[in-house]
Amino acid sequence: MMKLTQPACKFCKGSESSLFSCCTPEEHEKLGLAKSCNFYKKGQPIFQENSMPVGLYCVSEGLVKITKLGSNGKEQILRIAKPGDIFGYQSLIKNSRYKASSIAIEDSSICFVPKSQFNELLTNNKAFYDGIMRLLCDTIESAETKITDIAYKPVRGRIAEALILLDRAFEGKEHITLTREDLAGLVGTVKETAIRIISEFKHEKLIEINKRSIKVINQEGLMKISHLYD
Amino acid sequence: MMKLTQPACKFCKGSESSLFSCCTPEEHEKLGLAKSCNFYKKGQPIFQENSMPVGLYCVSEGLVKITKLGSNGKEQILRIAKPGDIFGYQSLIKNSRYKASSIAIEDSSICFVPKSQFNELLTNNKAFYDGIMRLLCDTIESAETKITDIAYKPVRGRIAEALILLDRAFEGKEHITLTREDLAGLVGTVKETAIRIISEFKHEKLIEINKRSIKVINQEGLMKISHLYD
DNA sequence: CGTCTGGTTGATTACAATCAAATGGTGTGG
DNA sequence: CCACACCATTTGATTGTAATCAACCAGACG
Repeated sequence: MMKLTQPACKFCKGSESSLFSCCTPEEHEKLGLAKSCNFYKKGQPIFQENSMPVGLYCVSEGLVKITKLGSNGKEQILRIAKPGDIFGYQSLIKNSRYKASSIAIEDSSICFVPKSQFNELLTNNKAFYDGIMRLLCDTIESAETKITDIAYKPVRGRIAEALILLDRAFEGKEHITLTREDLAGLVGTVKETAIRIISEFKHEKLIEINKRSIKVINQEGLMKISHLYD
Repeated sequence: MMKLTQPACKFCKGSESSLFSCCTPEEHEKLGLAKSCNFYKKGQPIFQENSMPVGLYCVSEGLVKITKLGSNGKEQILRIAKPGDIFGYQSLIKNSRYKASSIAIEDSSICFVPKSQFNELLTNNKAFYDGIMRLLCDTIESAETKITDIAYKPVRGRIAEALILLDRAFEGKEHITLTREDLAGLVGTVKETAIRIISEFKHEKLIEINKRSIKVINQEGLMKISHLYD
């Protein structure tokens, strides 16, 4: 981990998609002084299951996976944080140990906001607090959707769905560059099965693959597969 | 649905396990005027996926399942609300349509707190707001655990785990009285599989069954099965 | 007393995990 | 710059778990 001298937090300020967009100029200034922006190499952990949180993280550049170790040692990816997304807030709010780990899956720069700052915003800025509330509810919603999906949707449908979501999340990047293993971890299956299905999709002309990156070329088709049982 | 003249909300007041325990006497009085306590027969829905929330529910007596329809038409039980538990808060906070349904699985009396009251408490009572925050985080935590479980833990382990959790939740009741189908829906499997595994557990003397109700007699053993892959 | 719901058991099928082996790409150090 | 090692990917064969299909039973209730 390396501290950046020149934090490039384009999302922390202006961007309306950011949680911090509701901050006043003064709050931003305070934040700027309190926070630090750090660099993580691909594969490097940001925090680990079972340690105590000391602050909040926000992706400035790169990509981070939030994972939980399954009972058989395999890792389940709960979600992927992209630039502008914050993570590590649940345990911070609960003031309890992390129940998941976070690992950079690309070279990333990640901002760190100390707990005290976070709490200050939470108590003093109604809009910020509303945003966090909403974020928590959104997280619950997508987690519950994921439960239902994993329980009852076949792997093929789950992978189709994941590709659609990733495609949207990666907009502008035009390629999905997750490892097959990470893709498998995201939908709750194993590498080999994921690969087989991806290869099917390629033959069915739903996606294109060059090198390792995947490009969705028929969203409709994937959606049909994903919703097959609706 | 029948309005009760004599609401029996032992949990709404005193009980420290209740979210409402932090309310001042005045707030309780206001709440008492605003809320209503209704009776639902076993099998009766309280709210349905896709409708708009108008308030918050709190189980006074009975048992409620919160369910989501899977893509194949099977129902996934997200959680079970027991006396003192509130439910239906996420969509209320987000001000969006319900993403899940709730159905009484026993004859139940359920309190209803109108949205305006809920919001008033949320803004005026710091302890209440803290409680809701914590509740949201707890919900996320257990949802994420459930994701990992369903993804990687065999059905046998999941049923063992569910029985332990239910046994704890039902403390004082000493019997678990879910239908086999609900138990299956809770762990994400089908009735037949659930029945087979329950019957195995019976033969292994981990549980006892009379009529339909299940009694855990060897928690240790179930835990071992549940954590088999830790 | 028949119907209905919930429970049980058996046989079969199917999906996905595991095991095994080989290939292709990447990066490093000589 | 090449050789080697390592990692991600791919494909095939096999196994195992759990879903599905089917039939039957037991108790509840009008």
